Amino acid sequence: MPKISEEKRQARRDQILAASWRCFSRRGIRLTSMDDIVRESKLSFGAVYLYYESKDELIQAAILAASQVLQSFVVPILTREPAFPPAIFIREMAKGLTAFANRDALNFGVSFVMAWGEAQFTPEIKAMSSAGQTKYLELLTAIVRKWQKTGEISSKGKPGVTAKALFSLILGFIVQSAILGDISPDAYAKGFEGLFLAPLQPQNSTKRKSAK
Amino acid sequence: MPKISEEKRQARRDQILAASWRCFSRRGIRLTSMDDIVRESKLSFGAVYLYYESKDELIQAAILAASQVLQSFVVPILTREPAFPPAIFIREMAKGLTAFANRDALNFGVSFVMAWGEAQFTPEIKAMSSAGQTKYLELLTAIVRKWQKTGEISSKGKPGVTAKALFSLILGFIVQSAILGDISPDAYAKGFEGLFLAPLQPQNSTKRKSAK
Amino acid sequence: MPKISEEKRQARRDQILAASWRCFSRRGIRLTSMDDIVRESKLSFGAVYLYYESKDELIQAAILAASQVLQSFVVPILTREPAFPPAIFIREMAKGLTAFANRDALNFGVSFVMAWGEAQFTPEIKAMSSAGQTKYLELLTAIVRKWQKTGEISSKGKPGVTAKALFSLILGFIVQSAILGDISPDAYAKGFEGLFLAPLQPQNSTKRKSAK
Amino acid sequence: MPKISEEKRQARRDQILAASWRCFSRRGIRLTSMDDIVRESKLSFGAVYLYYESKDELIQAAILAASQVLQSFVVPILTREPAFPPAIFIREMAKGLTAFANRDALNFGVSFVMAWGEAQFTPEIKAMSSAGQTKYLELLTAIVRKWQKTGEISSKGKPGVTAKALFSLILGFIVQSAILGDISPDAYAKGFEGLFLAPLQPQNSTKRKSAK
DNA sequence: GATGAATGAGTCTTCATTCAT
DNA sequence: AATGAATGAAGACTCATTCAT
Repeated sequence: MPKISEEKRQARRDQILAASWRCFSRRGIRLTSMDDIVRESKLSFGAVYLYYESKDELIQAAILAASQVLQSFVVPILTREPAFPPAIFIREMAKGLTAFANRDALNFGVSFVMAWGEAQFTPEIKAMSSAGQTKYLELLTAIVRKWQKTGEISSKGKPGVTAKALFSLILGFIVQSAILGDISPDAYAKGFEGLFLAPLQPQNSTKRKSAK
Repeated sequence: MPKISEEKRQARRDQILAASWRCFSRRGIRLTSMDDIVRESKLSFGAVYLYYESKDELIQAAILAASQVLQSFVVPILTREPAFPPAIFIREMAKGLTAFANRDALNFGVSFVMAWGEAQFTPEIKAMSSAGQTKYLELLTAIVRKWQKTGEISSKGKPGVTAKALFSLILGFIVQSAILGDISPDAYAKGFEGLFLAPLQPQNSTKRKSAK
Repeated sequence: MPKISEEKRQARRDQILAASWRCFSRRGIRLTSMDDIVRESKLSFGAVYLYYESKDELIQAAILAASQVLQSFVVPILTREPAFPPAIFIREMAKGLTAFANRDALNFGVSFVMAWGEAQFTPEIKAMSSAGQTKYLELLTAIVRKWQKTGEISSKGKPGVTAKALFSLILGFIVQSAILGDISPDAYAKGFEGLFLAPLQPQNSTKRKSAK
Repeated sequence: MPKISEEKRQARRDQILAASWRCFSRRGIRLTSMDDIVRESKLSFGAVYLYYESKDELIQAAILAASQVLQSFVVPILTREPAFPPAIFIREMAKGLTAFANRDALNFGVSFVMAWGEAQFTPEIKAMSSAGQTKYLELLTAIVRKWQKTGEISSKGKPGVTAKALFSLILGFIVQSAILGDISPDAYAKGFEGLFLAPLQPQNSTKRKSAK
């Protein structure tokens, strides 16, 4: 019964997905041809189509796989008990994202931007992205609650709303890494503190300009 | 052959670019064909190629044009004197971005993500994006300096570094708008306020202050 | 305004259709590739697809065109006033079909069988074929009526029913031509008379065998 | 490796052929893939290729098998002693063909029309079809001779030539059934009777008789 | 300047056939 | 004998670009 074993089957799928990401990170999703993927995977056209029905399905699977790998990098940080203090959290997340982005010696930072781009015009990917973001937002909301409880941040804001600002700090790191590149997790955490550390003086007016 | 007047020439270019964006926002850049653009612009193939040598050049021009429109929405907010207070600034930027994204009844949130995507694999666009981000970071750095001076934020952080966190709040707003959509400038500004680190009161947490 | 003239447009369509039939008659419809048709028509892929959206559409158009040419060969015979006498009619139809089948030095006899084959699995072609057959059956019914009126055939049968037998003589000629080939219009008409000429003796029983 | 028994071998071949016809009648010969046949036969690729070297060989075998089944339906009618009277013969043949065509709930006509189509471009099938038709023509010629002897039809025609007209009635029934469908053996036989030429009574038509 | 018909390399996908197990 | 995963040539179709008019 030469029906291939489930592990082997999965290995093939992974092989194809890995090849796909190598191609995608080289030339982008839409500019990668199936021919590229076939060559890169060292398989044949037929074999690739045996595992994925179409290029679109393959793209979806590749994005899904990447988002799962991302989770493995990032969820432990998001669910740590006790929660990291704010600045440390930012730094750890930035580190986690950087580690994810550089795995396999590829430029995976690109993968976020590519996935968002695909999401715009592929409902399935949009749904996947939305679901992912919603989930991360929930985890962030939980963290905000904890910080409010411990008094690490002001307890004034609604957690769900504050979480969006926090989420932005993560998304913004991704974008800046992808486009500018020159950003280190440590410096980024410092930047966070610089912006959100409570000022020492009362800041009622804007008339303090003359001081310079 | 009477050479066409310069205004007319520019009008044609604008007409093509506007048509391009209408197409891009419908089906994405790579899935839009020159045929789509020609039809949408009510011109002919010949005409479009008279003004833009290739699809790639057209894409670049379209992204450049969009980034210039973006500037007109956003630079006034960034250069206002006196600078907006932090939360107001966030709100105004969010409003400005939303206004930009919805102009011409299009879905322009897409345009950011698409431009970033193109930037990954088109050096010219990458350069353009980098330059743009760098410029915005400079303006944000100036704002951070002012806030530090007025005491609206802590004066501890290096302005250039702090600006990156601030920039993230803007970029993150864009991404969340593009993917999730449900985010209002006002709520977002509130979220920003909720993230401020509590002033150092007696707490069971780490002694983060004295070390500096 | 280089928009191509309507005649030229039609000429191109005809050029493609003619090339298609040359290919079809060589290797059959399904075994003919678009590549074959493109080469045979001395056009390019793009040009062919400019005039016909898909291979299926082209096949339909080709069959429709062939059936229209067939009509031009056959309808005059079917509508002649006064109607041909039966045997002459059969001979003339056989001649007409033969002329149609051999036009352009091709083997067009095949086209009937190919069209019937396609009709089985392409609803549009099935509809076309059905409509065509129904129309011919109506013309044949009219002829049967005339023959009954003039007393050339027995007036016992219902015209619509008798027409089906008459139609079979035409269809059968087509099939035998296509498969066996050795059949001349004149001989075929004789065969018709041999079968349908009223016998001279009363044919009540089957006991007449001993006569030999 | 115990060589499989001859009966089992034949059973396998039949199983494959039956599956093939089920597929052919669903989507046509050329549009049926080996995959379809393998799945339908509940065997494997290897097994099918063990019994038939190629798709072409399988098609030929399938058509040959069908023509043998056809014979079993139709030869008894053609060789009956004493021969059926003409109209009865037509009716019985129509019935026999209908029974053949509907066996195993397959589509009428499909197999005839498909076989004729294949015959055009596959010499082996063409030879097979020709031989089959020739053989049927011979049987029909024998019948014509008997009818002439019994006076059931005019004895004027050459039997071999008259047989072609008779054959047409059978072929025409097949084509009309395949395309139009609405034709019953009984009605068809009536139609046949309706076509008999009236005995020569005083008429205004041409003096067809004396010339011979 | 402007047009849009034409080009053809390149894309995705299928499927008859093979062969290691 | 039997299996079915794998192969890759060949198929239908697209689309950026050109050029005769």
